[in-house]
This record gives sequence, C-alpha cells and structure tokens, in this order.
Amino acid sequence: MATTIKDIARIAGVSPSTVSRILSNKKTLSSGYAPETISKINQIAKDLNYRKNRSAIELVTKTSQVLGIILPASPTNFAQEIIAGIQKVASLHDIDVIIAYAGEDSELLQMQALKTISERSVRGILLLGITLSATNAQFLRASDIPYIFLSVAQPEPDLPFIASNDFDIGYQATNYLIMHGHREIAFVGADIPSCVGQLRLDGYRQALKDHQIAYRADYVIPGNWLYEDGIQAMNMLEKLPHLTAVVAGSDLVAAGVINRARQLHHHIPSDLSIIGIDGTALCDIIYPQLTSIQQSFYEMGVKGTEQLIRQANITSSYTPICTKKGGSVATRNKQNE
Amino acid sequence: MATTIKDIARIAGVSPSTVSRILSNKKTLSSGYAPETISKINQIAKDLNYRKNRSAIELVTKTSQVLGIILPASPTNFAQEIIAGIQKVASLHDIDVIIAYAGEDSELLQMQALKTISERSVRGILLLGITLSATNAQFLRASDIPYIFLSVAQPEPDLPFIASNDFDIGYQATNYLIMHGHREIAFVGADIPSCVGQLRLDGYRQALKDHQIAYRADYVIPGNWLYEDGIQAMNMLEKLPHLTAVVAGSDLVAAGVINRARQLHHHIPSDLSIIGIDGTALCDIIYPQLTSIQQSFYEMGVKGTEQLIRQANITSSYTPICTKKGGSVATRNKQNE
DNA sequence: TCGAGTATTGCAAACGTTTGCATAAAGATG
DNA sequence: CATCTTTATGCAAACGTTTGCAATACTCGA
Repeated sequence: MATTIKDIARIAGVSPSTVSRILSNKKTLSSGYAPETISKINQIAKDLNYRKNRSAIELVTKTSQVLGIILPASPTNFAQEIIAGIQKVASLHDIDVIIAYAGEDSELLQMQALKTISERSVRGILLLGITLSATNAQFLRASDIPYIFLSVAQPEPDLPFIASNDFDIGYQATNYLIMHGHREIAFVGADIPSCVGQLRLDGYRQALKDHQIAYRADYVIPGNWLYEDGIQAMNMLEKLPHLTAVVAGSDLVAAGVINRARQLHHHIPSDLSIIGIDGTALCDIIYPQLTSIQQSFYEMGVKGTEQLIRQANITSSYTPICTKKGGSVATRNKQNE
Repeated sequence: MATTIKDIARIAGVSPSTVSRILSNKKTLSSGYAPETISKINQIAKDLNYRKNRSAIELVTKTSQVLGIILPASPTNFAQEIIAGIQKVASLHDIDVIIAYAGEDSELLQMQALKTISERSVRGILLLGITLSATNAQFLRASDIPYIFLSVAQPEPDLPFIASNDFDIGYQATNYLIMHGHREIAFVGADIPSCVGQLRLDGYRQALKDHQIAYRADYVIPGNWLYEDGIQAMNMLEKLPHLTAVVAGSDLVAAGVINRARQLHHHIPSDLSIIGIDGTALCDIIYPQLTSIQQSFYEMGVKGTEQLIRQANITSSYTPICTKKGGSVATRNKQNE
C-alpha cells in the first residue's frame, strides 16, 4: 500500500493539512511554516518514497495538468513533429500529455477517443490531422473543454484551428512549376474528398487558370498521401506523353513518383519535374533531393499548446509555408515542346 | 459544472449507487435492475451529457486504466512503430496511454518523466529506447509499478525487456556481407558507448573473427544513428581505398552513406555495398533500395503491452530479426581484389 | 393469509487530497 | 497583566465514485 499524506502526518506528529501545504509548497497568508517542520516533512516524504496521488488531487481541485492529443489511427509522418512542439511547451508548464487514437473515417472510433480524453478532465484537447463528423463535433463543443485542431483547417467557425493554408500550398506548388516553364502539370496522391485535398486542388486549379492553362481532369490522380500512391500515380502518368511536371500531394507521394519514374527510365528532373508538399526530413534523404512546399509543423504544435494553456479564447490562425529547394525541378524553355 | 452521478440520481429519483451500478453495468449478485430503471437512467445520462470522472473512479478503485510510455527526448523513427503496437493492444483492453519524454542523457529529465508517470498510478510503464541511470532504476524498482523496457536490452536481471538481440544484429549484418564476398567492412554510425551500440559492435567483431578477418579500428566510425552521421562517415570512408562494404548502424545512417557516396561518384552497390539496420519503411524509399536487418518493432510494442496488462510476472525476451533484401549489396568475387 | 424466497434498491463508508476557517501559542503593546 | 497581533498549525468538509451490507417490496406455494 502506497504511502499517503496521512502516514507522513502521523509519523511527523502533525496534521495532514500541514503535510499537504508543505509538500505542495503553498504559501499561507501568513509567512509560513517553521523551517524545521518543513525539512522534517520533506525528509520523511523522501524516506517513505512518497508519491502524490494525482487522482485525489484532480478530484478535489477539479483541474488537471493534462493535455489530450487525438491522433489519426494512421499517424502521418509529420505528426511526430507537431507532437514534439506540443511536448516542448507542455513540459515547460509541467503538463502531461495523454494520447488517444481516432479513426479518420470511423465515427465510432472518433467518439471513443473523444470520450476517453474528455473523461480525464483534461485542460485542453489538441486534434491532429482529423476532421470530426457532425455528431462528434457537437459532442466536443458540448464538452466544455477548450480544444483546437492542428494541421487541418476546419470549415466551421467554432472549430478553431492552426494549420497551413492549403489553398496557398496547392497554388504555390503549381505556380513554382509554372514559373519554371512547365504547363503540363499533374496533381497526384492527394485525398481529394478531404478538406485538405480539396483546397490544394483548388489552389492548383487557380494557379493554372491564372496562367491561362487549361485544366485537364486526367492530370489529377487522387490517392491517400502515401508512398504507394506515388507509385500508382506514376504508372498512370506514363501514359500521358506531354506531361512535364508533377505536384505530389505529400513528400511520400513524391518519393513514390520519383522511384517509379526511375524504374521506368525517366530521368528526374530533366524528363519530369516533381514538387512535394510538407518539407519533411525525407526531402534530403531521397534522390534527387526533393523540392517541396514546407509547412511549419513544429510551430503548429507550439502555438496550439500555448493557446490551450493560457486559457484565453482560442482563435484560428495559419502558419507560414515556404518553398524548400531540392533538385527535383528543372527549368523548361518553351521551344523544347 | 459538470453533471455527476448524484444529479442523475436526483432527477431519476433513485440513489447514486443505483446510477453507478447501472452506468458501469455491474451485475449484482441477483439478476439485476428493472429494465425500465436502466433505460431511464441511461436516457437521463445521455440528456445531461454525463461523463464519468476518471479521477474519482481511480481514487476509489485504486486501479487505473492507463499505461505510461517513456520516450527518449529525440524519438527515433522506429518508436512510432512500437507505439502503434502498444496502442493496438491497449485499445483492445480499453486502456489509455500517457506519454512522457525523458532525456537519454539527462538524469534529471529521466527522473521527471518517471515521477510524472508514477504519480498517475498507472497500470504499467513501458520504457522505449532508453537506459536508466542507477538512481533512476532504483526509483523505478521502488515504485511498485510493473514496468518493461522496449527495444534496448538491459544488463541487470531485474530490469525486464523486450528487444532484438543486438549482438546477433551486428553479427548477422556483417556475416551477410562476408557471405557476399566482402572482407573489408566498415561499421559506422552506431552510438558505441550505448549498450546497443556496444553489442552490435561485438557482433560485428565476432563475425569478422569467425572468418579470420582482422579487426581494424579505423573501420569503425561511431555516430548517433543519424542521417548526418552517415554523411560524415562516408567522408571518412573515402580515404580507405580497400573498403568494399559498410554496416550502417541504422537505416538512416545507411541513407546518409548512400547519398554521400553518390555525390562522391561512388556507385552503390558495385563500388560499395551497404547494409542497414532496422528495416524501416525507409528501406524502400531510398535508392537503391536498402538491404537491412529488420527488427520486429511492432511486435515489441504488442508483447510488452500484453505482459503489463495481464499482471503475470514479467520476463525478458528477444524478438526475431530477419534480413530484408534490397539492392544495396553486391556479390564480390575474390579475384576482383 | 402467512411466511419464504427473491428481485430490486438504498445507506454509508471509503479513497487521498486541498483549503476556508478556527485555534493555540507566542510575542508585542499599553 | 490584560489585550491585541502575529505566527504556526489543526479541523473538517468537500471532490465523485464504488461497493459491502442492509432493507424493502414483490411473488408464489401451501
């Protein structure tokens, strides 16, 4: 049986309140406890290997030092970076983190994760890379716990988020290729039904439009942001003779496209230029090094956590994106066509 | 103010005990509650958006449905896979997971993470990829909470672990190269002072010895398992003319070696063969595809969690390793020398 | 109609901590 | 010496739940 505050009190010959106040070094209104009492209590606590019972504390104080993170069941490779940002800020404030996994698709799994987290009277909830079903969003709102979505912008105004502007990402990626002389550009590997995918596609189309390039439906090959999607996409792209460049939905997709292209004896970037999205560590690792639209994942974690911790009202915001240059995009001059 | 069991009881006109038993569908000794009572209670609970207070439950039952994970401050890329295994099993048993980060080096950070976790009266602690200082190990032992180390074997017998046999990994990697005709083999990127690094190095040396190959200290270039270490290592390897193969401490290191080698106009695998360690998804992504000694990370998570959940006594074990073949190792015939 | 048996529910203590208020002791002031 | 402060500590309620035991209400056979 673990030692409690009462055990310490009994041994020290003081009351539990005294022990409690000393151990959580509360300053009473008056100046405080006798130094000898303090050191005695601390010594006994150490000797008895005393550890606080968080449940009891949280029960009586009705506050907790815990943040809840909800992750998609298949954690994307950038989630790690966001979590690092969260942990950084959390540990600075002596706050613990509990993690629950939610299916992206399965409404049931989502609800389960929400329940799990909300029952722990957490101080706030960070939702990474998911969109909630209407019912579940309602549950979240009703829970009375501050929350914020990270990395995917939410359409509804009362679901605050910190994310990249996915329209801009799509636009900037496409525009980058256009600026390098490309006009036959595919858009592959994105999960189109999703908010993120849809927005990026919109950005892609807008960039084309702004440069009087016709949109071709067969240049858009949806996927699930995965390496395998890149492979698949490249298999289809091969049948499109005029194509000179590809916007990949993620760095992973880009890697798939590049590797499959190599197998098919297409040279990157001279035969085909590729730009990725995310700007993860992967960019440096694959060959040729990937040019990519880099997102500020770490910053999302930091900002989101800070918002939740300082109890101010929570507002949506976009984190900056930038183009990270590699060697996967070549300049194309018109007469080559 | 959140709804409690008492609120429901008052509204339903029953006692809190009734509500409690119904909501956690306890079977009383006799057959049970009246169906109408049950449905009434459930309805009210739903209407009032009732959520259990875990703190209160844990306080009174003195058990928790939480598992603690301690991660190294710089989470390695395979940690994700282990965590996936943990989550899988945990969610099957309706168990939550809380995560704390510990420095590998900093004794203080380690202690902080241990305190954090142990105060939450968790059901068990999983320590990923770290070794504890003597003091901290003592603290862990004294905590009375079941624990198990994952992915790094512990020397002391009362620190149970589930990990790969790192000696075997070093041996098997080296032996694979020898079997392909190599005799001038470097060992790079491993963190030698660490248990894991030391064991793998021992395996490497044993394999050499078993084939009457002399050990050369300049063929061993330590590192920190990182991509950059691979780059650095390759810079040094270039000055060793007879070298034909490399055992990389991790897949990341291997990626670094390969990329730097390409920059230096060495062809992989004809000029230089490379074998990685870990067998992560990265192997397929880099070019040429990496041959690697694959570890069973997911299984570590699964097994460790199962052990902690079923409260049986916890025992150490090794998970299997296997060689995952890519295109980064070439056969070398003797007369080439 | 009377128990006996059973089905359904309630009572109250307990978990370990915090905290507003009360109190005792000691010192200061007149 | 009486009174007032100040300082250091204790009392007891409260947090929301579970659960052993007790109690009530019903059913049924004789």
